[in-house]
Amino acid sequence: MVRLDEVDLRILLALIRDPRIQVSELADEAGVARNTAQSRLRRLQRSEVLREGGRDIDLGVLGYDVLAFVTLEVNHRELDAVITALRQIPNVLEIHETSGRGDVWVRLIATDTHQLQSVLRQILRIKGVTRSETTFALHSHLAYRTAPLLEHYAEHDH
Amino acid sequence: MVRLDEVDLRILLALIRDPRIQVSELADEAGVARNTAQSRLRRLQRSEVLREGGRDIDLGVLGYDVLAFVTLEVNHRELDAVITALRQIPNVLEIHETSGRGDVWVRLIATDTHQLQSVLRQILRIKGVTRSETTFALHSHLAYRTAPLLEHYAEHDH
DNA sequence: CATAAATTTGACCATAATGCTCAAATTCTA
DNA sequence: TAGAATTTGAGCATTATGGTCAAATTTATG
Repeated sequence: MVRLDEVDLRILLALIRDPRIQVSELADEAGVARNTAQSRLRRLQRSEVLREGGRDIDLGVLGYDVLAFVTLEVNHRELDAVITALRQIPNVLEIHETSGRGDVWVRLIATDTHQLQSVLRQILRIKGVTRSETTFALHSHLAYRTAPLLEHYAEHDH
Repeated sequence: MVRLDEVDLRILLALIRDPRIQVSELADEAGVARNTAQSRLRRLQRSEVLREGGRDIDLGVLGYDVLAFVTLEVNHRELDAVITALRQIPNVLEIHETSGRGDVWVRLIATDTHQLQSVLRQILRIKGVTRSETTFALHSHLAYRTAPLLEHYAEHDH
């Protein structure tokens, strides 16, 4: 498992904001010398915290091993408030309103099941949430990817 | 809606592979002059096909408006074959094995419900898939994000 | 089909960024 | 506290960038 210090984090956050940011700007952001930023960046890329393609950061490498999909049943009148509350939780990575019964689908991540339980309790305390169902993602067989669709787009849709 | 030609696609695919690729390399990949690659990149960034600077692609902007989550019930013995078959489908963006009954969770994207139906039929034809349940994502309230978790990581876990 | 509009190209240039080395200073670890 | 690892600043050669421009090419439109 990879551990990050303040400098790594600042570099990662800057890269998320703008993946094409210059190394010299990274150095400024992180408050270190350009040389340092450059070697940190190299190390992050080698350590595979920074994934090749697909989505930005590999959170598994950082110790966030538990991934869960949570479906919430929500009182329609309070939907906006529920969404707002969910967004405040850093462990909530994604929120969609889904068909069915005005349900809400949430992607949750946690370091372990204990932390997950804690987050789930937090969610259930939100006013307007009437029920929840949690599904654990045991193993990822395909990480988010868009390349094949784009290649397909090239050959067909046009 | 944004339309892409061959050059745009090659640039996007190269950026997905390596978001920090140089403009001159992009030009080579796409087989155009550096000047052209540079202006195409600018245009892609302006058009917001490229989200937040370069890493992620906004498929909605390209006309992929239908997002669905599909849960499959799978014959355990044929799980590997099912996964392999699913991966062949470009519209399948993500696959996770989930708890429950050895189920498989799939993120699907399509241009319209008609195309979605076609993909769903394709999935149901896969040997080993015994049942499926589709949930439509009507509206995204929070697109995949990791920054808040990283910031939280900075303040706590260390 | 002809013309206007848009895009691409290659060339050029000044500036900035990069990758590299190195020795000294600093911080971390055992 | 000694040794290891990291950071720093400086310098240097090479490459990338962003910009302009006129000519060539492609695309759109009447």
